[in-house]
Order: sequence, then C-alpha cells, then structure tokens
Amino acid sequence: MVDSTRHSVVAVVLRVRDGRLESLVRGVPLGSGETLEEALSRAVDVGALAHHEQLETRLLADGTLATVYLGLVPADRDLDGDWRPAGSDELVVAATARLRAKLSYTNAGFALAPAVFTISELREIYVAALGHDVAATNLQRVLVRRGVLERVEGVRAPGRAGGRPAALFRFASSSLEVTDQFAVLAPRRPGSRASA
Amino acid sequence: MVDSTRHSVVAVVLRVRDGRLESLVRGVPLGSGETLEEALSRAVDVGALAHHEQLETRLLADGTLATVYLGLVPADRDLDGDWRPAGSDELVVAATARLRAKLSYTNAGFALAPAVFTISELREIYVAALGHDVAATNLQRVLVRRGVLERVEGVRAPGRAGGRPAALFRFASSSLEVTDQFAVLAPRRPGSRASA
DNA sequence: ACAAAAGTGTTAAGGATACACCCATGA
DNA sequence: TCATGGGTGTATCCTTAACACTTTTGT
Repeated sequence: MVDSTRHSVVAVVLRVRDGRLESLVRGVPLGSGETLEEALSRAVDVGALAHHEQLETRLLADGTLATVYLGLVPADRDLDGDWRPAGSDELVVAATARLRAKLSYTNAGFALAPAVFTISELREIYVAALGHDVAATNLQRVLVRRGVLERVEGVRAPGRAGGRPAALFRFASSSLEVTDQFAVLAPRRPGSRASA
Repeated sequence: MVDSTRHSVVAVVLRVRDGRLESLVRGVPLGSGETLEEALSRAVDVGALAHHEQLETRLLADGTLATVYLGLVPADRDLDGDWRPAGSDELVVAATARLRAKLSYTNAGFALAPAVFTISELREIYVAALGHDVAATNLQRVLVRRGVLERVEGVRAPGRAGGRPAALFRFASSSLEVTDQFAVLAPRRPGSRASA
C-alpha cells in the first residue's frame, strides 16, 4: 500500500446577492479517519448553509481525488470569503446546474431565500439563480399550489413610488423535499392532495 | 501524511431477467494514480454495460471510502457473476432509486432493453424495473412522442395462442439523454418538437 | 387623478392516463 | 368463428404559462 491518491473535499457554495448568483469555492484535504462531512465542515461553516448535498467525486487536474459538495446560503445570512460572480469554473457550473434542476422539482428555494419575503423578492432570487425571467404570478401559483410557500401575517409597506403593499411569505419546510414527482408512467394516484 | 483512508470503487450493476430486477455488486481498491473509471473497469466488464454513471461517495462500515457506480446491462447481453434479486442492500436500493428516476425523465430504458423488442417485451422490463404496473398503450405513446423509440422493419410472429403480430421497436439513441425537461417556471419554448 | 406595484380571474395549450374499440393471427 | 394478443382513437384530467384586469398604495 503506497500512500496513493490524495483525497480532498471541496465545497462549492452558492448564494444570490444583489440580483446576482455568486459562488465561493473552498477545499480541504481529507484527514485520516475523517468523515466526508467532517472535512466539509472544516472547509466551510456548515452552520451557515441552509442546505448542502454531495455532487460528485472527480480527479482534479493536480491529481487529487475531490469529493465536491454543493452548499446554499440564504440571502439574509452572512458567510465571508472570496465570493465571485458564478462564472465559468467547471465545478461552479456543475453546482449551478444542480441548483437549477432542484429549484424546478424541489423546495430548494428555501435555502436561498430569507426567512420571510415578498413574491417580488423571491422572484428576484429565482431569476438570478435560474438565469431566465420568471413571472411573479406563476411563481406564486406554482409554489403555493405545491404547498411550498405559506402566508405570513402582515405586509411589506410600499416604497416611495407607492404601490400596493406586498404580502409576506415563508417556505413551509426548511429541509429539502421533492415537490414535483416527475414519475411518468405511474398509475394515477387518487387522493394525492397535499397532506399537510 | 499517514496512509489515511483507503479508497475503493464499487459497481452496482442492474439488469432485468425473467421479469425480475437483479443486481450484482463488485468492488475493488483504487490503485495508486488510478482513475475512478479505470478502477471501475477492473471491478466489472464495462464493455457489457450499456450505461454507467457515478452515484455517490460514502464511508462504508469497514472504514473505506467508496465511490459507487450504477451500471446497466441490456437483457440480451451476458455478464456473469453473483446475480441476486435486487433486494434490501443499501447500495442496491440507492442504485434502484436512481434507475427508477432516470427511467421517468430520460431514455435510460435503452440500457436495459435488447436491441430490438416489442412493446410488450419493453413493458415487462419497465414493470420489473419500476416495481409497479405500466400500461403498454401509454408506454408506447410516451416514448414515441418523446422520440425515444423508433419503429423497426418487420413484426414478431404470434405465439401458439395466436394474436396479432407485434411491431418491432428500438431505442433511437444508445447514450443517455434527458427527454423530459421538468423545467417548471421556464418560459414557453415554441418550436420544441423533436428535432431529429 | 394618476402612476406604480401587487394580486386575482380566466384562458389556452400541452402532456399523460384510462378505456373503449378495431385489427390480425392461430386453432 | 372464437379466443388472444396488439394497436389506435378518444375523452378527461391536471398542470402551468400568459395576459387582462382589479386592488391598494404614494404623490
């Protein structure tokens, strides 16, 4: 047994700030007898992440075997580091792709949004993360229908330009849940209304 | 640097045989300087797999860090080994879950089906892999609509009990493709008919 | 009154399941 | 001609994007 391939854990963290998707990449070598999750928590403050999941394990250019994680930080939480616009870095692209997919069929938005928000604010986050326009009307309808969003007491006062006060919402759950079962060919499930 | 955590590559291979989903699990230690794919090809005959993809990397009970792959073998190809009914093994369960998901939104069936088949035969494969009943009518319609299946010349003669001869089909592609863009909130894509 | 922002009602289109019915073959 | 397996036509349901219209505020 030679001291063969070195192994490391890389965190690719994403957040939306000022209407832009930003990324932060950090890696640490995997310690002897250390868990992947333990190494991850050395690489980044896991407490600041509302959600994280493993992406893939790949051989980096420098010959180390890296297990890559995707982490998401809510808009109202701070995590300092070298944040950059989510660009063309290969790992960041993979992480972004995963995020976009999950925004479509899970409640992953909870991990990017602040605790309480208006539909307009949520729309900005989705636009930045998805990279294409999203209609506020449909965003609300889809997420409410799926039981992902819940109304919160009160409204947000309009700005200096006026306008109707906006209703406040929050995500019903703060852990990842699949909300759109894309199970084609499945028998029709009769009483499949939201059970909550 | 101690000779820290050992790393291995595990192949979880699935196939459908006699209407049942079967699994084969094989693992090898990752050699020094060896690629994950190289180790995989030592663990199993990759040439017999119509498709394979990485599942996850996890710490096994014995303390080795294992990168797990899912492999799929077509019904008309042979790969010997200790095939067992796909059961409750944790890795096999994870692999089965991934397979079921991919059967819904990709053309993954190509990796389980023989080169040419009737809809009935394909239905048996889907039933075994998905674990629930599938209507032949809808299976055909969904897959043909998506451009996943193609007609092949000729028909299969009926058995001794009679019946109409069955049309033959094949998969249009033999590499994994996403056929159902579950992209909710996306603007309507106008000319998105099959481009082939 | 008017502009601006938010929210609701309604329409239309597409995808998918279910089911009734027609087709082709062997005995 | 009847049973059997295969295939097509059609109806219905559901989800969702689009858009017009109403509501509520500030100036």
